Amino acid sequence: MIDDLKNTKITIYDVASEADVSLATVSRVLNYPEKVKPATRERVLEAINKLGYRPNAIARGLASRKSTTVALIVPDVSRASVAEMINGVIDIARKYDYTVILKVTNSEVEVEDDIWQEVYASQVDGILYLNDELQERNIKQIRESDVPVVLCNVKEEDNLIPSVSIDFEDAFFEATRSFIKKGKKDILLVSTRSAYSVNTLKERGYKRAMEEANLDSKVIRTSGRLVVNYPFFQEYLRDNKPEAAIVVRDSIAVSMINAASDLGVNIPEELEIMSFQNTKYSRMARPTLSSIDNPIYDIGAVSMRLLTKLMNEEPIENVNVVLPHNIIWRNSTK
Amino acid sequence: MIDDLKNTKITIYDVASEADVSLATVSRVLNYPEKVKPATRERVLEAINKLGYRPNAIARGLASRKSTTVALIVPDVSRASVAEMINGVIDIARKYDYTVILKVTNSEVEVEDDIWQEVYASQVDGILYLNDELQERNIKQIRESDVPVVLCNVKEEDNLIPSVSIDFEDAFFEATRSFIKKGKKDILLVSTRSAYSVNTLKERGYKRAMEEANLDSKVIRTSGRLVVNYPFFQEYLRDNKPEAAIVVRDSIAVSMINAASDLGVNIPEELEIMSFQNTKYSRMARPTLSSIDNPIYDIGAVSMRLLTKLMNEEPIENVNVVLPHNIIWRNSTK
DNA sequence: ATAAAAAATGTAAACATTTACAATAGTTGG
DNA sequence: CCAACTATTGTAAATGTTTACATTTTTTAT
Repeated sequence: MIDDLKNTKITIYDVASEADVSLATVSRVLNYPEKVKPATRERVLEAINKLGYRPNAIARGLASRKSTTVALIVPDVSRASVAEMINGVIDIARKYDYTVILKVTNSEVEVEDDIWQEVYASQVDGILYLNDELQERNIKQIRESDVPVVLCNVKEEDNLIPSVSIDFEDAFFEATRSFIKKGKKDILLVSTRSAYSVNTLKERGYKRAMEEANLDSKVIRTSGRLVVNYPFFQEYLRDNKPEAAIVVRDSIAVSMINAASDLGVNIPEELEIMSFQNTKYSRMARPTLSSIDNPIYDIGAVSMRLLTKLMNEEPIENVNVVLPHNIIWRNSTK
Repeated sequence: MIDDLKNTKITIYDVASEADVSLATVSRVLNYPEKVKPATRERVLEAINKLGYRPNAIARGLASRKSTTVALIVPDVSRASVAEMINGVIDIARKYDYTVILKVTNSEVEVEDDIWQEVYASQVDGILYLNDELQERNIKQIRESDVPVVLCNVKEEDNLIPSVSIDFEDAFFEATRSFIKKGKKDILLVSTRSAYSVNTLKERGYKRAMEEANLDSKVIRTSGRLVVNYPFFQEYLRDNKPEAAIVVRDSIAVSMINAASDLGVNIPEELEIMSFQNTKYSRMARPTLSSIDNPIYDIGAVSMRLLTKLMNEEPIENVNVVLPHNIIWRNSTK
């Protein structure tokens, strides 16, 4: 049924007079069908169908003071993990009839401030916020507003804001330990230069495992950008021969694999690499990448579901959801 | 400035009385500042600032019958080319103060019909539609509605609907010819199973070049899914030894490279591969992928710009924009 | 100084719904 | 058959803007 879309200036009044009821009754049929007599309801439904009426979402929003719209704020859509999460969010939003507004910060602070302003002005009912780099000011702001917010794939230490993620620290602790158990001693953590709060957690897990085994931690930092990190790895691996590396993001791990291979370093014989995120990249790389699976689609889906509960003020057991992770072994490890 | 976001129930009336003017004047300051006396304007602006007033976008939309919102309909966010295009769309939308609603069809026809309905009901001012598979019914529907639509990265043959894309046929014609010039004879086109209208154009370009050189066309078809196309290539390449292949999408080309390498087929010595799209994948693959560069970010950006013109009913020279493409030579070709 | 024109501001009617409250119709129990 | 409910429907106010039109103020030209 894709007819009657054209010039659809049909209002609730038209339906009302067609069905010979008042506009309130039409509204009720739409919002509280159980409150109207079945016979009348039928008549109204027929009229709606006949005229191809679709309630104007904007007027509806104004009158009900609800927009059934949520904003999804992300740093960059083209990051594979972000894209996959968006899919999860949108699928669930659709199920609960929410419209999703997409906002991209490009990781620029001023843009981000503007975006928060815009989002509040646009009367969204809730906000999903995905950003590795959670700052004090953001947290403060979120807590002060009365629009519910869910943090996706991030955790803020004090658990003051609802969030959905895995236990990053634990994941990296485990991954590190699995290398230690195999007898590796020279284990590298490859992280990012900017102080993403999530990467701090990952580092903490890594360090805890290393200390527990009385080994020296060694953290190197590079950029997420291919043109920067590939030459960085080329240089690093010329001078250093780590036995194993754990990398905070798939795309960075792919660069490391490629730099190593291009230098003739054998993976996994000479260097084992464990990545984090388990996006498509990890299966496309050669050798295929062992990776800590971060269930990013689920994180998006669960976040959106949690947000619907918050928006409806349903009681919630725990607003800080921790999803399970697990390690996928592929060919970049022995 | 991220103060005063909390409980922001401040309306235009509050600003009006604070500045001691009527609400109409406040509205004018916001929409036609040149129409109000500088002194008054200053006073109103101060009041706005002092109270942290942000016009309610929904009320504004209802009164003005414009939502300054556009819908972006895509098949799947996690496809690298789609994600990159979204970035382009959003950047320009932001510049022109449009809000972007994101809708994902998952390539399911019923979902898509629903989405069109929802989009019209939500009173968007314009629609960006990205879908390889453009169908008759879609075209009809779009033409019948009075909401402007721009097709991104697709072309519909009759040029009845505004669109932004490269010249697919020409791109594939050129790519094929470049192989022919190098003396290749056994040149394969790797396309998809489903009849995407865009792939039809690509095939047409390929065939034209082959016919022109009196060579036999050979088109094979597989799926876009890694789990399907990888084994497909494994089997195909065991039995067939093409000299060169042109592939309609990067991710599929990566699978082909991987299957070939895993079988010990040397690239580019025994098999040269040319891909299409030039996403991140093509630089991450080993060997790096030669690829026809499809300026997908620009396509998103230009599409959004074109849509703003259509929404403002500005005169437009040509509503079917063709962007330049070019071939990036990397290591999967000699 | 004054009439006419232009600029600035105000008043009130849209915009298309939801929803509190009022009114009416229908049902039940005595 | 009537009182007292309950179920159904209608009336009208409210939502927060924009904007056509009316009114007032200022400027310009005589």
